[in-house]
Amino acid sequence: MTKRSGASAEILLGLLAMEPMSGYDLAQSIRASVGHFWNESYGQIYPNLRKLAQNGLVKSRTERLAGKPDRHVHSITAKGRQRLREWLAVPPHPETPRNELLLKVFLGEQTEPEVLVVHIESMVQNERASLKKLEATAQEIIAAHGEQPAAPYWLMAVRFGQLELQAHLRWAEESLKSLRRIAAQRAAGPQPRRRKHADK
Amino acid sequence: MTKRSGASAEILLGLLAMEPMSGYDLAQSIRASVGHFWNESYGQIYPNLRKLAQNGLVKSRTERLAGKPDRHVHSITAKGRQRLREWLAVPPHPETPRNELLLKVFLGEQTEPEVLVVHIESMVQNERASLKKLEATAQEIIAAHGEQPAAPYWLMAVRFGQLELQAHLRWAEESLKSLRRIAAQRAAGPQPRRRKHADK
DNA sequence: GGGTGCATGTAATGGGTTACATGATTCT
DNA sequence: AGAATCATGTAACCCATTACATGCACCC
Repeated sequence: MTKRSGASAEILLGLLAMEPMSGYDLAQSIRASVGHFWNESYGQIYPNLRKLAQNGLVKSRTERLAGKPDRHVHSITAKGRQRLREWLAVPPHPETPRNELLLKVFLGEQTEPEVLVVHIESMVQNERASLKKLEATAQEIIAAHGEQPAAPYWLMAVRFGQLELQAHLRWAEESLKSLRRIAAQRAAGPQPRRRKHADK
Repeated sequence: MTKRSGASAEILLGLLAMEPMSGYDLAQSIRASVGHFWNESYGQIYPNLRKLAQNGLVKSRTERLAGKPDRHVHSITAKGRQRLREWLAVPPHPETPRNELLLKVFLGEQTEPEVLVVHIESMVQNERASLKKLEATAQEIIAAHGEQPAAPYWLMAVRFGQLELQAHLRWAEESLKSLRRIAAQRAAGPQPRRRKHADK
């Protein structure tokens, strides 16, 4: 009955509402602007673009450039804008995204704490890098598009990512501490009873 | 080449490593323990359970109860534990979960700020409730399973959820403030020029 | 008598990624 | 010479959810 999120068509509409673009441009644009919480593959973009055109929500124009392959530039129609506004008003139903790292942490007892330490450390690497990127994009939005009326919305989306990443990093710190404590206890504890003098 | 996350079989293995259960029990257990970052449907559980049995990673025993339908109780085998440990050691590749709410915020310029306010307010409702539930489970883990060696891992997973939800709530507060500011400006601003005396 | 919970499963459907296919141009 | 980028698209596959199907027992 419910059609799942399936907002693959709508994001195309949303970006085309800002400016006309080709399928390729859309892919780039998605990666650059909402890449931290959304991605689309070509396998989604091109078929959806066609469907949107069939329904009269976008219209396409072919740019023939010497040498380069044809560019199919899509622009949103009035009907498309209408549809987009309708979709924006639909309450987003809350999802529970799967988190493989957390699952492994939850099952941590089944392995050595060191395994989790490695996973979390590499997560920290990734997320620190993402955080830096987000801070850069925030600066860029302010500097280059600060006047645009959409800027506050873009900044809100970025800010979400920042706060979330900061929370993750705080968690990682805490967890690494716990895991190292567990690892230390393990190294000392498992012997049934300690002799007075350490051996081996 | 890559097989995606697809940890649907592994989570079953992980829970069966704690205690033998039926498919139905597994569904309950998943909702109760890792429900805040993972879910599985019966359509995943039963077929996967069968596959695991075929590969010798779990073994099943049928409990015939008077009146009630048969229970198929599955328990993990030595081979299954081995497989689980191997999977736990595989680095979880970072995913970018799609966030429909954020997408709508990002495209907020295409609609009225009030629309986003409604969405965010209902998100706040949801997340506040989840946060309360997480706090309760944390207490329960400490009280009822505090001695178990797995408890620290369970608490780490819960803690992740708490920090994330807190971050979301902080973001929501900030964003609602911005949106109300925008809404107020809109109400005042869009008229080309203000007369001295307000009319209408 | 009807709803809810226990209990098991299958089939249909759909959404999305990956891999494949093609081909020119520009940079190294 | 070869890699990367621009550019478009399709087909296969997989993972997952939803809906369907069945049936007993217990509670209100």
